[in-house]
Amino acid sequence: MKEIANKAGVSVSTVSLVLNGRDEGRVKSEIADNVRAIATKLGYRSNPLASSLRTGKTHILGFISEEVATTPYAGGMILGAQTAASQFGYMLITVSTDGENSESEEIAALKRYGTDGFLYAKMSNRITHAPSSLAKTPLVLVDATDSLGKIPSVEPDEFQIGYDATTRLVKAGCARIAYVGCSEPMIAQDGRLEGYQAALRDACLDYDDRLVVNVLNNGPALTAVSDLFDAEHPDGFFCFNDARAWYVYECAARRGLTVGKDISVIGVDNHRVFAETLEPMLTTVELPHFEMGYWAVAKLVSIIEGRSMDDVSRPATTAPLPPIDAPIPAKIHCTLIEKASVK
Amino acid sequence: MKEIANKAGVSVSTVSLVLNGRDEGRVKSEIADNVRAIATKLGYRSNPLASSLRTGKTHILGFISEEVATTPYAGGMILGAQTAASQFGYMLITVSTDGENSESEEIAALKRYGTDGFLYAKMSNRITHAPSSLAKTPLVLVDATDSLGKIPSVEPDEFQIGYDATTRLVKAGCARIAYVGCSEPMIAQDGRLEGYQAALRDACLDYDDRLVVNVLNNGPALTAVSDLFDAEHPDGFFCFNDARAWYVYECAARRGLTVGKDISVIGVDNHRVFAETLEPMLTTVELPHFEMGYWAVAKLVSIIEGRSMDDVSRPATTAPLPPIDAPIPAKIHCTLIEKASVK
DNA sequence: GTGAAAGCGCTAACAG
DNA sequence: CTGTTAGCGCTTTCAC
Repeated sequence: MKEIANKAGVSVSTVSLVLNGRDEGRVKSEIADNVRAIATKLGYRSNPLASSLRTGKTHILGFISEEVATTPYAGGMILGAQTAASQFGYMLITVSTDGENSESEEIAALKRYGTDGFLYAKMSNRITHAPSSLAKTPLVLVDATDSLGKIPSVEPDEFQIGYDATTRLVKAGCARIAYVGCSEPMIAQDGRLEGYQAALRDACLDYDDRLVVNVLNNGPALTAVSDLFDAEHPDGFFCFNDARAWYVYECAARRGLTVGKDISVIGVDNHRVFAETLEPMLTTVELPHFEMGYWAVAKLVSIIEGRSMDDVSRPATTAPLPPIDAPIPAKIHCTLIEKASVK
Repeated sequence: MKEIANKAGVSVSTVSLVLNGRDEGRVKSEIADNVRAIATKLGYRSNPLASSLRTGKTHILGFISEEVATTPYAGGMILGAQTAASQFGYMLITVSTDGENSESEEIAALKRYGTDGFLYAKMSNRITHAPSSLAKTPLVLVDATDSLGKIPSVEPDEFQIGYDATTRLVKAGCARIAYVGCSEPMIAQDGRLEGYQAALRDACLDYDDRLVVNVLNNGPALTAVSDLFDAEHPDGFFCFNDARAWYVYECAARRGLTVGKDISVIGVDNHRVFAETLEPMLTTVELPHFEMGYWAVAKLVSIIEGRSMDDVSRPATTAPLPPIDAPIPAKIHCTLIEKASVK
């Protein structure tokens, strides 16, 4: 910077002003242009550390997630977050906290590096109590719902997922549509079940709770789905996730039924691997992980910089996205991507 | 720091010396102790940015991976890397580069933040040509093999994986052991096939290439495995990964065969989701992702700081780990974890 | 043994 | 409109 000040015959302060775009009406435009030209010629890159030291702003965002280690699709969220971050001139530091203990440590470490704000992400939408150490910093929850409803969050529209998936099965000609849900209490579970019921209602089909089975995994899950097959003979299955869809596949295979012909299956893709392996047999609903990550960062940046971000170009997506300065907590809708015909 | 210098009645330089452990024979021990006491009482935390500005060392490591977004188990590696990083007093910045284009940009961004060194990770061991922009910085490859054999790397022992898995099937009483491999050229594929062959040889079983089928995925993979079933009637399967094991499951289910009774299946766990869903039916070999991440960082730190790290405590692991200053490229072995009996 | 002073690269008052 | 100056918090010679 000193070097370019020399070459341009101005002082470093002028260079600083120009390079930070704060030269409007302060520096003669021709000299500003000259400075910029020399800067690019010299391949000047600002030293973010030095400016951080002075300004207190690091342009570093902390992305905290408990479960990066265990879920495959956290990656999409991170990628979206990273895309937005680099677009807005920020750097993303991702920390996966294994248990409760390491979490506060990691947060402390990040804070010492002067993180401007935090993303706090969950692997599936649930009521979340953000760590108190994050209370005083800009914070956005991702795929999580604040227990107090005060912290901005970006979440999928679970009701819509259930509604869209069920409607899709109806349109495929299914009359006895089962819901293979999750037996753990989750926002997603409730929302999707409601969506399922609403879709049935709108299709003038009766809701029958014998067609709903909530399972966990492994043997018991397989048994439960197996029983459902034998007792109710459903012709369509809306599955909480692709792992649960697998149980349906397994049961169908054992009975000589072909998915896509004898029965229809649609599942929410949580694992990618299943969806890829079963493709093109399984129709999946994809959660907008990338978009959630992207919008969470966009929102966070808007909070940090105290400005609306209408001028920012948006990521390519089929999801209906709200304006970035939508009321808090902001929600985004979910994309329904059809990977293959179901019947 | 100024504050604690005041309270202790010494100058900031003294405080700096003490807090950096560089007081040996320079600062009177009682005054040093006093400084340390005051520092902890005040809850002093050094400002890493400020010291970086002076020293040029940021204690930031860049973890570059193309595929964090698509693989579930990258998380284990990242977690291991993060664990080691925080243990050694470093911060890890993970960037997932989507395509080639963003990679150099992300690297440039990291470098501007003064990254001390880089980890370059792949999702599966393959010959890798590290980006030239990384040539001048400390660099360690993770789950990848340098095309020139010059860059240190941490890799699983693929031969051992094939050998151990096959031996396990032999011990379970299998006589016709199939290998369901990968039709893409990969280091892992070759190594595992050799291990498979060596294990058969040691068990006095003939190698028969009709029992080897290399597949990709989806329908063609399922068909190939199906043909293998009908033509060769294997009683044991060593699968390249758990996704490929699924094809065996599907074929078995269609034929009324029960895994763990009629046939034995062992697969390398690449996806976690499958392993969890099929548990306790599938016996899996787990790749030492955590350990790879951990050791890669340990190695990188030893390069950066120019010292051997024998004194560092090691992570709990069942894998035989080499000393951290082992000849380059360092290799680590793989853990064979038995999740359930196979027969 | 300890302190004073310079400076890492940059920004922001405040003069001019 | 532009330059001078004074730091951000820390490390590191170099005197004392």
